[in-house]
Amino acid sequence: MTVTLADVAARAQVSPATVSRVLNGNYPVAATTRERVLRAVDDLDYVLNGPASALAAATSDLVGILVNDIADPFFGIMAGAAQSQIGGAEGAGSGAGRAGSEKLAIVCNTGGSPERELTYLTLLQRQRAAAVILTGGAIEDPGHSAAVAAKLAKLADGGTRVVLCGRPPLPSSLLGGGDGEGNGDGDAVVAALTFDNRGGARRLTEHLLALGHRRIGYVAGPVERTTTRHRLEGHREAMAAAGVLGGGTGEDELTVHGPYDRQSGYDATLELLRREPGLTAVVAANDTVALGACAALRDRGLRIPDDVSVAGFDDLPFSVDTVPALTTVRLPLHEAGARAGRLATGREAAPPGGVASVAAELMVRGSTGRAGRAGASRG
Amino acid sequence: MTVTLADVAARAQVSPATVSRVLNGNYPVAATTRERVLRAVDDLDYVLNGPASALAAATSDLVGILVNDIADPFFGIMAGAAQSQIGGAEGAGSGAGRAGSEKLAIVCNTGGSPERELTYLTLLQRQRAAAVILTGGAIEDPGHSAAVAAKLAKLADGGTRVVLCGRPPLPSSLLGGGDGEGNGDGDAVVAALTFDNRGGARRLTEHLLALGHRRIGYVAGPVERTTTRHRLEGHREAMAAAGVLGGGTGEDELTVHGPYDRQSGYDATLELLRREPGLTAVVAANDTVALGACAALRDRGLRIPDDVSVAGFDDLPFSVDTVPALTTVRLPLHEAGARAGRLATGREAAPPGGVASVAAELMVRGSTGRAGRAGASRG
DNA sequence: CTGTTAGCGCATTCAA
DNA sequence: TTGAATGCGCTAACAG
Repeated sequence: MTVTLADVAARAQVSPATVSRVLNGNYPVAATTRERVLRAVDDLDYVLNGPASALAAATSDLVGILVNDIADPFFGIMAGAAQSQIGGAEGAGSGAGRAGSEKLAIVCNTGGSPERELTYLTLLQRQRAAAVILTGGAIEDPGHSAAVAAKLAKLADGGTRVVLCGRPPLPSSLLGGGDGEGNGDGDAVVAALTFDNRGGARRLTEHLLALGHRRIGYVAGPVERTTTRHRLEGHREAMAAAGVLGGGTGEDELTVHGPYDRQSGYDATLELLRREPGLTAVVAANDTVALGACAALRDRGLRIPDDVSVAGFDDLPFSVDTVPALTTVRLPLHEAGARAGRLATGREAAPPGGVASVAAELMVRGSTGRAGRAGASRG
Repeated sequence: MTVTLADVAARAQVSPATVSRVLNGNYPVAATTRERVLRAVDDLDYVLNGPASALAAATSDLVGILVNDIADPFFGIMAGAAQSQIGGAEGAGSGAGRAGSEKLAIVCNTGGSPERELTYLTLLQRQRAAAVILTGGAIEDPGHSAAVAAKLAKLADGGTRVVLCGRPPLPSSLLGGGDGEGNGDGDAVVAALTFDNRGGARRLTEHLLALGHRRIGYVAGPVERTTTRHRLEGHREAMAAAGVLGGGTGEDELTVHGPYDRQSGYDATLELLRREPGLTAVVAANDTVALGACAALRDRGLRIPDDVSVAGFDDLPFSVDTVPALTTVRLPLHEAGARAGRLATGREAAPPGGVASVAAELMVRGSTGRAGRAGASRG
């Protein structure tokens, strides 16, 4: 029922080997022969059997992109950009249309679950993926980190390229090379694009401090995420440098943790207000959380930024459209994702040392203003 | 270097076939034997070779989810929900952890390009995918529709389940069965979950009409999309029923088309204002576009809803947080996506006739109000 | 319940 | 430049 390479060969009056060669374009084939084969392929409506091909060649054309939350544009933007660099070879190439050695960029949603992350990695390994891109913050549980690192080492050792995008690099012990012969490529197999979360967060809080804010609440992400920790650290660095520590204790009671969603921002802000009614600013772990924070403040009858300033992180597309527009830290998600895609396909050389830092830019907009503008009216 | 099933068999003192059986769990295996095999698998750190397995079994465990724009939460939500029903069998099942016959849900971003849509379908066919889910509106170009339909028919004929989510069903000629022996399953291989875009849009515009609006601008999506057409038709049905036609001509000059993004909403709204300064309401093709519309209105110094009412479609998570909150039409994206996932895995039976309609619910919020509340102040 | 025997469809040696 | 053979790693009949 299903057309195979042999069928094509028969119809084109050539050997299966020749058909394989024209399809892959790796070996010289006479022009007339190629024509004949291509016509047969079209006539028969032949579609290459991926598994068979992958089995014989010991490698597939799959590139996996792991994301923590596919419904979050933060990941969607990076994944889309990466994918555009991977799947989008069409146009200029040699053979037009259906044949080609297209790479299949696929995005896998871990939902932030460590187990699913590992499961996907295994599944990708099982598929003999050509490359794997891990996006966004990593989970900091030691056991999990080790498991992921081991898995990635094994993947890399098996020849699949590993790219980290918006995630800290792996322990250097992995970069040196596996315990076996490893890959022969000159390229580093593991490359990392890190975001300057700490620096961005620091500059954001410095901005608030410069506006005279002192009672600043912080709505952080889930505790075990690197992104969460780095942003929080940047915030605290700025606070400490300004001599504004959270409270008497080392732990800042003006910090509340929660998931990276609007509900968390809403709830956390109410909680912060309860702890410190004199709050003049709220810094959110990301823009989505900031949205929830704004909603909570409005529901409490507080004006932004007159009563309370609000700031986010990421500069997602909607952030410029909030009312007032959100002060935030811009991460070049599209550019980073695209670069990760190129790294994954080997189209771009890995940065020196395998790690490149991506800058974060402070975007000052209407949601932050001077502290105390209307503060007197509140308790 | 790489561990194979045979290695595991050797270490466990059993035949390769037995190892295969415990890994797939399809045949009875003695408990002690299974233990031994599992231990060997762990000891050797064995990972199944997906391609080889797919080749031998003539089917893979890949489920493809096609989306038009992965950076758009509309698709992200559906894809995430679908994926959660497909990849998430962990927990209760038989064998724990790494082995299992997990399905790999993968999302493919077409970027709205017909070519990429076809390419991905071919690639999925090439991978012998277990199922394919197409989400969101289809492109209406006749040639493309035929090509997609043909491709899907071939996929279905090859045993891969096809599910449409938020997209109109295929021509019934495809549902009857292919031109060959086709599949022997009792299930329909092609199922469709359609959104009531037309009805939702009609009710939304009726709501505006009831508020006294007559000069209503419409910011539509790309012309060639089914979603665009259906929503626009619903809008016009309501307008026509109220005796409020766009203008003298049949074509409504108060309609502007553009992509499904904020920029389009912004530009189109300015254009509508130019065409009809007396506009009292703007209906956007979706919430993201509505965001841009709001920005344009504000930039023009118009208040929402006092001067101009604004409405969107989809009810994305951020819509409740805009200021004022956005009146829109809620689509149960999560539920629909989850159902599509179940349909794709065969965990849920196809609806009668292969098609089920998903209801759209009008959500009236603060962005719409009575017409003319402040209209006198404008020219 | 388990071992044996054959391929699945293709990429790649090696010759010619 | 092309054809003939071989095996990739696994599953699926069959027997036993």
